[in-house]
Amino acid sequence: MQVRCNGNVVEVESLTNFHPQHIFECGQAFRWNWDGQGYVGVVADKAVRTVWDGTKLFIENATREDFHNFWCFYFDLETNYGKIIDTLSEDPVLKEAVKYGWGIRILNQDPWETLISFIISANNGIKRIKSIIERLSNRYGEKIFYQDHEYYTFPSIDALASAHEKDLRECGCGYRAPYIRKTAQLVQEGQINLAALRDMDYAEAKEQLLKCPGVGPKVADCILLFSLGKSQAFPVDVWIKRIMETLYIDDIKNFKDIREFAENRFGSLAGYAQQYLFYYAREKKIGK
DNA sequence: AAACAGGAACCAC
DNA sequence: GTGGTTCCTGTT
Repeated sequence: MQVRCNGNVVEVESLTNFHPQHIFECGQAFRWNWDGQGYVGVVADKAVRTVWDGTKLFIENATREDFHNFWCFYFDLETNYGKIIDTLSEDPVLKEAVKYGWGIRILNQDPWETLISFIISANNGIKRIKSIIERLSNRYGEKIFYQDHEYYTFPSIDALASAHEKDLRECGCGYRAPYIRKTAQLVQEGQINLAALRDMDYAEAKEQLLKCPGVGPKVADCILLFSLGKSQAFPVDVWIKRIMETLYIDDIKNFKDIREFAENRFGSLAGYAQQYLFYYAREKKIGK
């Protein structure tokens, strides 16, 4: 991997296992949108565009310092996906799934944004999750500009802690509105310390997250996987349940059985396995 | 226009 | 600790 910088565009060469569509459209992140040339996203306090030309990654509106301090970690570029794929491919089912989800990367997103985003994700589809987050950001975030276009940052902890339930409902949050407000208050009061979760082990961090209203086993696993580097997390949603039923286990009693199965079978690579399986299930429309 | 899709809370047992 | 029911809203 080689990095260059021209003006405000960072150019990353010799990247392998990197496919933007699979990274941005697999349900782990909700603020990236295709604009005809690349994916535009609001991350932290900036709007950026990423363009992939098949061999090189361009990150527009970023500096070399930004890359080393932030983007390299965000895109999980230090992780050797070739090795992960080789290991997972020893499992014949995954060997097939890996082909479809080629180029997936598990992002290291902001835990606060990820926490709220996945509370919203409960009982919702990707399209609706995105539009709710968009409305919340427009209402509670800060206005920023990039190339004469206005964007809004993800709302701060304080902004959502003091939001009124009625206003949150107007953004489309539905019955999750009080969960969002109460979770924001827990974080604000320090009853849950998001900054400390990365250094905890998986079980301990999960226990903390489960204290938040609106966070159950699946949502907690998503937060652990997509923002806290817990690669053993295996979020089980209906898609995963369907594909696991189809490919691995005949008689499943509940979601907990699937998590335990995955833990035993995939271990610390469970989260990566889940991503390949999720993508594969959606592409193949398994169970529909 | 009624049915459906999608996780967590909540309440029985 | 497990099983069934309810919560919202956009889509079909």
